[in-house]
Amino acid sequence: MAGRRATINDVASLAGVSIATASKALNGRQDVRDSTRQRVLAAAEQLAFQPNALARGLLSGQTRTVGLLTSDSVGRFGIPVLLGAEDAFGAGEMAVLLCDARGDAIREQHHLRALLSRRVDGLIVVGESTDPRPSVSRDLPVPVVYAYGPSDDPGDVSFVPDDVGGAATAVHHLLALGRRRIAHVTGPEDYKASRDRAEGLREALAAADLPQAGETLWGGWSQRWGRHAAEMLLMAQPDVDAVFCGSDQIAAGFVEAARERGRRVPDDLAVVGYDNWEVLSTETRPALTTVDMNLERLGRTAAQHLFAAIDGRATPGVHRMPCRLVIRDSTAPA
Amino acid sequence: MAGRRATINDVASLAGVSIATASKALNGRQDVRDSTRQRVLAAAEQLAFQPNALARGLLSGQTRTVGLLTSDSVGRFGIPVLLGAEDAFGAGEMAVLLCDARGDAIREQHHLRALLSRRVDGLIVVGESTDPRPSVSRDLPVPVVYAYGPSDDPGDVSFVPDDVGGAATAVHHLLALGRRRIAHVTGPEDYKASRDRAEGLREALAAADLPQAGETLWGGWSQRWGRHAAEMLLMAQPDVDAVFCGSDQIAAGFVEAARERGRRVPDDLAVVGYDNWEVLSTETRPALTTVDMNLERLGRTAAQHLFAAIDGRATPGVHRMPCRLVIRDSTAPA
DNA sequence: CCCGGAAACTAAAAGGTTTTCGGAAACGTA
DNA sequence: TACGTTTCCGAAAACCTTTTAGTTTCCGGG
Repeated sequence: MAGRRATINDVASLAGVSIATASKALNGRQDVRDSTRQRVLAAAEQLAFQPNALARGLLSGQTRTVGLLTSDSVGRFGIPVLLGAEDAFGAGEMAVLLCDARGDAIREQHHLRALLSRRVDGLIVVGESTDPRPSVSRDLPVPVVYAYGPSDDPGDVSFVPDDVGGAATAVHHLLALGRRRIAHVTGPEDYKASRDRAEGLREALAAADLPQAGETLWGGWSQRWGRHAAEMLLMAQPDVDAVFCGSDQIAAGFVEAARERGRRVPDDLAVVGYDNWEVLSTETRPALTTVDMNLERLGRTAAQHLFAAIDGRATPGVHRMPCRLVIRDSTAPA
Repeated sequence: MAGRRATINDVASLAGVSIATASKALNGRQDVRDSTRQRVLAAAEQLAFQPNALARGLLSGQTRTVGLLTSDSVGRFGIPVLLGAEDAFGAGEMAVLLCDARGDAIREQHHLRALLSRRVDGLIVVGESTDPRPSVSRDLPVPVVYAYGPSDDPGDVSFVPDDVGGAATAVHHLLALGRRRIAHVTGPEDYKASRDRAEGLREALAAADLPQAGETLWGGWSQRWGRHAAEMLLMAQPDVDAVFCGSDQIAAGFVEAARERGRRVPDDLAVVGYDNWEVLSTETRPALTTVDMNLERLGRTAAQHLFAAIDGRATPGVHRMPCRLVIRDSTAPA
């Protein structure tokens, strides 16, 4: 804590020049003699002068600040997106104003007003799931980009992981390993993520002209469900040679139960997870082959496109970002 | 996106009053006739007027914004603290400016300048571990509160979990269950968190006049280490009847390996974890009894104290926040 | 010595809001 | 009617910076 902060006025006085000259000297503009510039810089240094971003923003109409609105508590998926965005902004001297609506539409509206009142240059809305969410961009004076959870308005700019493609990649991997009887255990059917991944599996199998081993098993996202599903599946369909799980949690439960039942992973049974949640995927035995949604990159890309939109170069539509297969020890040739 | 934003000037014109009157009407001040106030409010509504927080802040010197500086990537422990802080601020109409220094001192300094330039009213610094970190508060014009990782300057305000007390609580629980041969498996010795928890264990055992079962096993924070430690410990000291683990990851690995070795948890062996990281603590078999550091509350408390400090009522020193034992199925009477 | 042009500098305005202070109108009292 | 009081409203200053549009200074050339 210290006294009143120095203004450019103080700097100018100390350097014995006008405010205008001080401003130019500090901002590296022309029209100021080199000796004068040195005097001003020294004065600024001595007074620990920090230009007031409020005054600057008031004048320029640009705050170099963006709002980051998370619809639900910053969760598992929001974090990497946030990190990526923060990363992209940090490089460009932008700052991030964080707001968490906790799934409450009223609170969201409230935060929205607060952000606009603070004159943010743009907005990133991070969804908690890949299900479309109500658009917030109607008549907003700033550009908005949606990340992870897309807007329900196709005129908005959204970035989502390509779950269909990610699942297909996983299944192609299993097929390439010579697996032919592939089952699917996944999360609740009312999640778009579940449905998309099941869809990707279906497409990949159809392309290979193979049937799916049994019906898709819909359940929860938990390890508990993974264990339970393993028991059911290994009982009902003892001849499956591969399982594609809708999440790493499910896969972790699955390999654990399979192991206890004496199935060797990956020899008897190849298992692929989803999310690449490292605390799980690298710590199971064996470590999980899994699909990484590249969320940090997604966040970074969203941020970069927000920049573009702020500059008037928007790119409307839902952009599907490719996922990446991370191969570990839970898959091997048949 | 829409056209130019309405200013209070536009509102005043539309309502047919001066800006002074408009301001008073909008801010619910006295000295304005009720009918006039209604006219102004209607005009503001019609123009979707949002007061410019920059202009307001420039005048008042208060931005109602705080900076949240995380020393390392917002991680496992930073998130709940952040959430708690965001929660406390949200209620008071404050906003949070998020900066992530990624463990880089240069970047931290850079973010610090940016935050001060934006005239934040205060600062929360979130550490990545409970080890003290360099103070950042020298000659800063705003108050600073440290959360999770304390400042190395005792004159600063810091909030940290009481790991010594948390560990002691865990051990008291084991003692109350009739366990007498208690071992300790924990993380790296160069973490203050490890040392504090070992210290809590030592104190609790000393108070009960009992020796510790074997030396403390220092290792990593991983499940892998938990499994490995279980193998070593159960071989070397087959008669231990309880294990206090320094983290849930270690405990998860430990119970898994113990289970495979035929030890029944909790009957033969009671196990307590630390952190209450729910993805692990509720999904192991059995679910883990563990110590919860109440990080969200810690963040909220830190934020509230920052408020107080902004109002000039600082509370210097390191404040240790109590931990809470969460009893699940991995502990039972001997 | 004067002029033209470039270089270096400054006064003033602009940006949006709040607050202070003074003025005007309305009203009650002598 | 004259005067004091209350109520309501508006002009202007203040917050801090950048930019525009001058103004002064300096120099070389005529």
